[in-house]
Amino acid sequence: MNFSIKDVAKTAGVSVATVSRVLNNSDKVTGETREKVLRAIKTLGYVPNYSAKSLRTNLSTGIGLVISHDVDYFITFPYFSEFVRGMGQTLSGTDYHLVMVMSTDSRDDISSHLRAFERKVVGGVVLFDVMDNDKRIPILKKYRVPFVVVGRPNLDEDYIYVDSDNVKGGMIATEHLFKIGCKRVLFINGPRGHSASRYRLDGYLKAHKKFGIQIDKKLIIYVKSDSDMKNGYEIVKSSLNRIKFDGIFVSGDFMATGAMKALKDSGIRVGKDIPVVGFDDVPIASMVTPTLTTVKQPIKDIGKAAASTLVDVMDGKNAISKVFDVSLVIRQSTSKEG
Amino acid sequence: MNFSIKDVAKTAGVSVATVSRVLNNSDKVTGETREKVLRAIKTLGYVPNYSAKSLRTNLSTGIGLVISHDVDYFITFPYFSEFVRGMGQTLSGTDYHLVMVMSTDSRDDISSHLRAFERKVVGGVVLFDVMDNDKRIPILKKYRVPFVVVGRPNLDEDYIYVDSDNVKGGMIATEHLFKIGCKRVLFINGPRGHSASRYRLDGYLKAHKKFGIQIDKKLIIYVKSDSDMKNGYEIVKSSLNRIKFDGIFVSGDFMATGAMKALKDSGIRVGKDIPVVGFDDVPIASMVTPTLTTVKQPIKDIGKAAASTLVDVMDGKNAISKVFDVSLVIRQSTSKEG
DNA sequence: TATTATAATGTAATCGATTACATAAAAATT
DNA sequence: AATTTTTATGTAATCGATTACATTATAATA
Repeated sequence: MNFSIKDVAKTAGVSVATVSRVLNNSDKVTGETREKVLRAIKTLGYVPNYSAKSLRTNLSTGIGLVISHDVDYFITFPYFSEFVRGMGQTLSGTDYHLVMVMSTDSRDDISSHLRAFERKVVGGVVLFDVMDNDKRIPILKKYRVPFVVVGRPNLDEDYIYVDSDNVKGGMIATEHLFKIGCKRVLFINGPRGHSASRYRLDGYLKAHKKFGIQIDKKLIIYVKSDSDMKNGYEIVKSSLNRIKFDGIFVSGDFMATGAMKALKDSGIRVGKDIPVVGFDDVPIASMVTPTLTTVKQPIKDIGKAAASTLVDVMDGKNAISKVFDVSLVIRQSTSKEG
Repeated sequence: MNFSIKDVAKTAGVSVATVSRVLNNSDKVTGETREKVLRAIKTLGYVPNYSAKSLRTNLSTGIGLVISHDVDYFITFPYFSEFVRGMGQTLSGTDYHLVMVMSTDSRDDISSHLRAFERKVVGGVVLFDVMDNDKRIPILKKYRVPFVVVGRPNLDEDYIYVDSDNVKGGMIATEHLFKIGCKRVLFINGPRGHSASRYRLDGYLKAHKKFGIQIDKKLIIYVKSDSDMKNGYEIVKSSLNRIKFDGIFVSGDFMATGAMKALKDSGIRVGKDIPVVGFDDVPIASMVTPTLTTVKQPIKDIGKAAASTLVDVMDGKNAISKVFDVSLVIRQSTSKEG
């Protein structure tokens, strides 16, 4: 049986308004009255009806993650799942819940975000697959949809974001390769237009300047579609007889795994002949042979921050953007003994 | 601006009831009237308020996936994300949405499922991390929560499920190892009490009977906690100097990856010395070296079926349980040339 | 044509919460 | 003690949809 606030009111011998006040921790309720109400709630096993609350307040406790049909395999990327896990840890025990909206739109289309918000299925959204100068950001602002961006794609705009220090990441990865003797580092970057790709490239270039090493643009390759293993494999395979390089920096561990396999399949020893550095530090990085040197991002923490920051925005608290530090985890793929 | 059904009614020059009838595809609306209403909806950009609908109908279009805090890393398992992806593909374009409820309860606790249902955050749930004789099933039935079970944990009970043919899976994996000359197959099974573990063991035993090979119970090992790479690694490491075996069947590709690494680290050649067969066929299976022979489950299809079956249950249609076929994908880890 | 049956549309109650406003009770001030 | 101020509680309107029931328009029949 499902009880309503009326049942609670009757059982406790008070009005529905008082019950509502207790539920929402209003300070204008006497200790004694509050006790009565809480007892009634417990006795009946009362659970507030979220739809009714949402209808009345015009608010929703759904935390939206919109996933476009054409890139739904994002869900299966370790980076993304770890991010979701972080969000979940923050939301656990709160009244908020994670809503995955599967849209039929393309990834740069805002309409599914807006529809979910207007339908009150979600009260705010996390924008995670952002591109440079993402058009969705100004639209979300215009329609007053609370949102948090994962990354910093739009430079001349004001919005709340969580991000990791991708410039530093690109820099320490490249520096490490230089330090162990590389002179020509192949950089397999994420898709062109992805803000993280741009920042990591900045770091890659900075490292060259710092070490006084000439930049060869032919060494910089953007993955066309997405950063999966197959793409990493194929880019290395096709680069091998096209250009000379003595180290590889790959913008993603998954892709790096593919890159390593391509080297191995070509009879090149990873680490000994050509060192490889990845990005992310997902679990697979420590399970491949040789284990992968990579830039560690605090992915779970970024997910946690995305959730808690969005909740702050939705609650009208003043939310602040955050940039998370990254660090290099050195393993066998950049070691001569590997 | 957010318009309501009243605004649509006014614009179209009809009553709210008529608008509602158009929205719900009632057949008692004249073509002409329907046109007027649809035009008004389009003009205003009207989007129905889900909370109001849910309040009135006492229904929810949330498809619930409850994830317990203590096993939230499930989210990051490729098997699970691919399952979610399948669900998403089915839900895409429908009015249903996937809700991940992060609970603070332990996995065998039903209360977060019930709470989410009573709060109307979800209209039904998918039960995916089931154990033998799962107590949650009768409770969900008792409280009339629409649900679908992934697996078949309770044998003497009636409920809707989707599952893959784990008996066959265990059988073809073991048979394959026998066929290539193994006599003593180490079976690293999932956790004791997991229904999938039980079915796969059945298959493993059946294969022994079929080939007339004696069963040595010491070869059957249940992973204690969860099927991650580290556990696979450690079980093989500790088994090596404890018991003699000439092949390994691992109930999960992730764990199999760990098992392979343990062999390699002990100077044993995977395939050549000891062949390894996994389960699931997740992407990593074809990227490890050597590539992994494994039992392929149609995980995405199972996710799709879980979603569409649950929607059927929620819609009151007669839903039917499904068992999906599995097949063996032969790769290098069971080849002498690997 | 008048009457009845049928189909289309409208009116108003309802779902369960919140909250502005009204009222009652208690505390503070004169 | 009378009056004012403050605090606690109650009453009733409201959010946006659905739907039982009432009403009107149309078609079918006598």
